[in-house]
Amino acid sequence: MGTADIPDIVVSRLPIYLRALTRMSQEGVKTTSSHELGRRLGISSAQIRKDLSHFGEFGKQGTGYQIEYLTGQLRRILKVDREWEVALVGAGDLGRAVAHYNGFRDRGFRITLVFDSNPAKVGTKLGEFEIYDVARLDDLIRTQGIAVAMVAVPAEAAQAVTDQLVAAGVRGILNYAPINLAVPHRVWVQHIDPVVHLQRMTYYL
Amino acid sequence: MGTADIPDIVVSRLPIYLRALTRMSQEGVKTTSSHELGRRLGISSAQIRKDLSHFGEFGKQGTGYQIEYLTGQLRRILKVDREWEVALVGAGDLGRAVAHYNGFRDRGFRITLVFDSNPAKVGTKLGEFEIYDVARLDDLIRTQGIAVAMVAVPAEAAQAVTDQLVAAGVRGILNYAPINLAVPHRVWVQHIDPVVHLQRMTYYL
DNA sequence: TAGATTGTTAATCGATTAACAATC
DNA sequence: TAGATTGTTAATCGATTAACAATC
Repeated sequence: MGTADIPDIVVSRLPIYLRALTRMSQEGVKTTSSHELGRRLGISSAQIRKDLSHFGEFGKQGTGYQIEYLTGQLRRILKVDREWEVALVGAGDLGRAVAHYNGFRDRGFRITLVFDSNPAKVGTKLGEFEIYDVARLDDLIRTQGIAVAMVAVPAEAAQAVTDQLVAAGVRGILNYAPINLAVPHRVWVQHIDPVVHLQRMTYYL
Repeated sequence: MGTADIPDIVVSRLPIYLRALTRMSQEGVKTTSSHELGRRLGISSAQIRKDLSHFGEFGKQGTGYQIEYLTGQLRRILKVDREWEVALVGAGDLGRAVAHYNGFRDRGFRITLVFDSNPAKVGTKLGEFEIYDVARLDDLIRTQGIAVAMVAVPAEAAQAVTDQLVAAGVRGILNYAPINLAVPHRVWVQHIDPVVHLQRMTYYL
């Protein structure tokens, strides 16, 4: 029980559990156990039970977990039982791919604003989205009360964009630029850098 | 000292160090210390020194680390002091963005093969790359001795593609599909799933 | 009922940090 | 030299795992 003081490493595993459970649900499975889930994920069953126990009791002895119920609880805990509006800064190749990706919507996130600094792109459409000038970033994000943003600009521009986002009130930033962003304590940053993952693998090859 | 038995969590931080040091080098800085690097990364200086000490002695008391020397050593340790040829499976929006991304080349990776299953795409060009039919995956990857691949296909196809890659001898897979891949022990998989990172942030918002 | 599986406790294991002698 | 910083040891801290009573 309790919502405060949960180790971040526990929180970081919940979306993985949610993803696997959603998949199992799509496969038509109704019930699972910590053993089965652990086997799928390469995680011990004890760890899964321990992680979940921080938030409540979601299973039944003898039978395990109702997948639909558990996914509902995980969505609530992770606050993705609602839809978060997300701003995307950068409409280059990567920004385009991100904007076209359908996988955000059904997992709690919807892109509602796209920005770019290139005057040739401003005013054009990126799929269903109009591309706005970054000069309007503060105004639009503030007005629409957007809390989450994705940064898909070149490394050189990433820190400046981040500063603008933070000033506009954004509290969570997903950064695709290969650079460590400096942000105030109240803001959360997560990095997506495929090369970091590749380099981590080549060490073992 | 020693190359075996290094905790994976230590290995996973080396690419982060390398990225930060490369950045500092670009900024014209020649020398740094565990304190300065730690401040940039939000990591304690003790941890950086401890991590590096698994692999050797790279600094000097009183003055710290020569950035050029340390980056060279990290590249060697991570085996990115060479260029790895990488196969890309999936030439959709995401695959296109990945193929166009310039950030792989100077960090140790070069895409040399692109595959797709869509007959309308096979034979066309994706930037400088010809798109091959996945039916030729085994032959081409085996012939060219490629060890690393990126999977950028829909979730439904990801496991089948992975099985083919593994059969063809690939030993490291960077997976962009939102699904947990099953692979033999000798194969390394890393996941890129932006939604997992977003969900990890919304927990705190 | 018998078998299975949970949630939780205590033990183990491993990672991080503080401190400092060595030394540039 | 005096100040700074390393590499390393020992202490602390935290995470994982094994085990089991409870119970479906």
